[in-house]
Amino acid sequence: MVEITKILKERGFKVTPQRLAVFNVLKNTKEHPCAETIYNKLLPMYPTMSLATVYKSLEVFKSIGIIQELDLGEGSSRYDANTKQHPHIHCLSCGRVEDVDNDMIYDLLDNVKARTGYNLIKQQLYFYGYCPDCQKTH
Amino acid sequence: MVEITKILKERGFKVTPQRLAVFNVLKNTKEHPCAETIYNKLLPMYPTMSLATVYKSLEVFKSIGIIQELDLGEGSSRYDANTKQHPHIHCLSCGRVEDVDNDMIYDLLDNVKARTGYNLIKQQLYFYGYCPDCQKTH
DNA sequence: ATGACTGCAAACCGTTTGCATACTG
DNA sequence: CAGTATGCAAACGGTTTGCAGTCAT
Repeated sequence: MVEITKILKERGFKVTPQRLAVFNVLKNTKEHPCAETIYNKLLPMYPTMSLATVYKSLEVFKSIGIIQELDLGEGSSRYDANTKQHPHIHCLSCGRVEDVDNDMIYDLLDNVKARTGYNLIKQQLYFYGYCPDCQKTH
Repeated sequence: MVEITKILKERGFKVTPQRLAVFNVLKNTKEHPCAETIYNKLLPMYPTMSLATVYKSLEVFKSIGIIQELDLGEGSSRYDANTKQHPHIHCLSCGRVEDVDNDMIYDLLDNVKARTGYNLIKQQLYFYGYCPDCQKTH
């Protein structure tokens, strides 16, 4: 809360209740919500909040580098306050998105770099399947 | 050419010049084109082709499982006649998308399976950076 | 002949933009 | 007070859909 305020000020952005609210939703969830989900969460407490403001806030956070955008091919983006690049796994039944430990991909990154000659900037690693919960009910 | 005809017939789809044309573009390129790119390639030879037909054809091919859709977060999907799941690398400067060898990810898949308990169905592994060509010109 | 396919235009949906008003610093 | 941010509504862009006419079988 204090931190985000400081970062916004340093970068010349104004500190508004809307921005703090959007950031806090992301900071306090592990569900990787999309813009609309964030908006719906905020509506009860911020009845004048608009979806456009959510998008604009997310854009500011992305530009500052304090959130990252995930595109799992669902038609809408999800957002993550964890800016460290890490793989995600998406349940094809219940739709949840979970983090996957990062430490198993370092070899892979080295291999890709060596074989392609690209200097890697980032990666998006998405796995799809059925989570343990959904496997039970099938 | 013969093959696609056979597959379409077997599945009860009609074999039309438009479908064959769309599939051939995909079959004969390595550039992972989007729908609009396919459309533009076909327009000279198929002046009445419509973008909707390209999309509808791609949808048929996806449902049959003879192409796959890639979502690199560019706003539009790309398509690949290689249906084997394999990683891709995307140049942030010139925009090209290249294949990455598949054989280096088996360990990763085993690890993800073991650690998450998911039964993996598919994955989308995208790497982003600057290709050797673009690195030279910087 | 009949039922699926094409191609046009309109609808769709997530996201972005323009602009008048409100608020931060 | 100056200038940025909000929030509404309209625009945008890729994709999908409805439908009349056409074509594959």
